[in-house]
Amino acid sequence: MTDRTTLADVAAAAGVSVSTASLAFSGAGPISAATKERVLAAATELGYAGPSALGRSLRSGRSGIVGVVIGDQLRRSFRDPVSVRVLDGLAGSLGPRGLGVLLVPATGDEDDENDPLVATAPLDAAVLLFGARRSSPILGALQHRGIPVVLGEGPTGLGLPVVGVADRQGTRLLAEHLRDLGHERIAVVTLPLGGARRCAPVDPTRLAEIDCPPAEHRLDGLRDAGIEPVAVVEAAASLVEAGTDAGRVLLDVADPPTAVMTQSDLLAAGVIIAARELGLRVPEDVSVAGFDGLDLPWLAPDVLTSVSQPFAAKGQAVAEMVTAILAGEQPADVELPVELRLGTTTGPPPAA
Amino acid sequence: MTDRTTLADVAAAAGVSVSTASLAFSGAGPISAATKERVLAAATELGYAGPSALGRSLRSGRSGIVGVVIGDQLRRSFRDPVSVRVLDGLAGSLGPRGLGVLLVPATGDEDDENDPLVATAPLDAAVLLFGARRSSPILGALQHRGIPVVLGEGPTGLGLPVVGVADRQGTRLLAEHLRDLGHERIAVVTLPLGGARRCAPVDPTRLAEIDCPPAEHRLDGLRDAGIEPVAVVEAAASLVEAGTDAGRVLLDVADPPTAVMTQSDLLAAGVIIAARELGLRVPEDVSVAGFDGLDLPWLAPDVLTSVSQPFAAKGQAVAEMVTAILAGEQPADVELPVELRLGTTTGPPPAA
DNA sequence: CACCTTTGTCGAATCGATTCGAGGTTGCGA
DNA sequence: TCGCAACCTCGAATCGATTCGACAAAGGTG
Repeated sequence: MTDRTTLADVAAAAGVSVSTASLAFSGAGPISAATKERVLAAATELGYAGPSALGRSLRSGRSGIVGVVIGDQLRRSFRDPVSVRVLDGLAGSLGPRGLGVLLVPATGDEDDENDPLVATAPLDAAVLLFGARRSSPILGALQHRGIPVVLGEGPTGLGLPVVGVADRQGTRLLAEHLRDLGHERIAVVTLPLGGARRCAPVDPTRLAEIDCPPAEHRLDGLRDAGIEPVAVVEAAASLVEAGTDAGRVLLDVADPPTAVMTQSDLLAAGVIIAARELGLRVPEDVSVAGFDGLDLPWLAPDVLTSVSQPFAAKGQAVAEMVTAILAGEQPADVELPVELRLGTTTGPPPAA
Repeated sequence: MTDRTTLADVAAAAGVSVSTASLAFSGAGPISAATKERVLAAATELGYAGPSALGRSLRSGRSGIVGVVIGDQLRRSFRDPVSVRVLDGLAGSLGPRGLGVLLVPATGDEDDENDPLVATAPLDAAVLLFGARRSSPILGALQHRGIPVVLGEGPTGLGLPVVGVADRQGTRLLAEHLRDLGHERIAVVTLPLGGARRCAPVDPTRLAEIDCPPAEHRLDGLRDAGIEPVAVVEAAASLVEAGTDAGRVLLDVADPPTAVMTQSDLLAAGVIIAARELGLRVPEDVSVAGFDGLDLPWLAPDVLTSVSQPFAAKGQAVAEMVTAILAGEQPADVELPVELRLGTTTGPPPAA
């Protein structure tokens, strides 16, 4: 392959100056129809596919690329349908605005700071989706480079715009639902609370260490409903397997709770599996509820009771924030509404 | 915020020329330790975060960005764990090589040709993951721009390097396994074969239209094992719901098959759900096998019999191809090995 | 008919960094 | 002491396109 043809080549072939040729493509500025035609014809002739993005970027200072860091580990987060669906909404909203989504894998190590992508990719802005800790090497590197950052779920107070959902209110509604059904012994499975990942009961010490806003808000919502959980277990990840592990811990005891609220649907599914393993019927022996509102067709014929959050809207809201920032505005935080969705996995507690 | 500081600013502050300052960062060329130190110090002082990618890109002609088009519709493919895991492997392999992955949403419409991303994003190369049809507007646009393309699953003979798996051999092994168990009435659920999506029995007309290499190869593998399926149904997508639909079509008949082979694990899970709905036990009444080797913890305690393909290796192979192409080489097609993995969902046919 | 406005083109500067050849210093050996 | 080599540093060109001001030609008006 020869060198790529450039605007200059086209201009020469059309017998016009480079600046005129540029006008023919960008359309910004006065140009006669005839000339434009001639330039375009020459371009076709030479197989020129339009101005190179590189040159344009350099001039405009914009690359049209938004970096997305999902969670603190890309591979883990990729397996989370919640991230994926929000990412989908984000890419879908950014695309039409001429912005592309660049995946930024993060290992979660300190080493991230020197990640070649984070350090050098031509980013107009960056989005940290989920798992943004209060201080993260990536965040630091990004800010050092002067790249504006938007948070999809994450701590407020960093001076960064955040898109979140009504975690607290949603959890409260769900908790009230269970209370109204008559449940008094309610257990909770939380998302990873930050720091080392493990499946373990949560004690006050651990509670004080929480660095995961959604988990924190959802626990607050529980308290809003006036419910004091009989047990709280932290899951190692938002995965079915982790839910099963947590479920075993909670249910394989002498006096199990009558209801389990989990902080994600995948965890809830895992708990249901653990319950079945232990010979407990859902919801007759134990009620299980999740959070997210994922479609879980494989749970059929059961339908999970959950708090559904608007995935696509979340991605869209983030996209709008990014757009606003690039336009020089300073967007305010957004909290998206959630909806309590009753399924077949919750019911009255066993008569005992 | 003031204008971003540039290399020139740093050079001025350090009292050296721009070229020398550049040397201090790139390290390519002789430079005294003292000078380098001074430049770096000045950079820190000014909060300069290293050379801008834009300038570098322009000069080198490389952006370090690889576009990835997943399937013919990003949102659909995102829901497919297979795509996601391959993408994960790809991003993971490309990252350390300093290459980033840019998501390119495709609607599948003709309109894709004018997608702003496809048309203007500064791509060094592009990867079409799954669902690359023999002729796609995106592929055309990409090639017109002179961007090298690599296929992750897709038709050979386009002159594009392809990474695939041993679909044919894997299916053959699985089919032989079922035959050895004594099955004679075997039905098949295929992936979408191309064109309009629908759940429908496959007749010879449709068979002739297949534009989906994996589906085709897997059907070939069946024939290699000397098996003529009693029924073939095309699924609307590689999703659990679609599998359930197909399962109902196949199993809710007077004389159902004793085994169902599906072309994906998600489809298999759907078929299992359909079987349960119909009161059929798996594998006592009907055996079900998939393809992919996904982890399906929610199928517990069942474990799906399947042909497992190496997701991460696939992504890695694609990454290597991209690297090779960028290095000016012309990589050969790759076919990755698969492994028959026996689970609990296949067994001898019912005594009848 | 002269002058002013409009319209269309062009030249040159610019974006931010890389790279190569030229030139200046220093140091060492003869 | 002179000359040459090694080693740094610097200036300038370059990558590909955009953009602004200048300028010329065409058209309109008094």
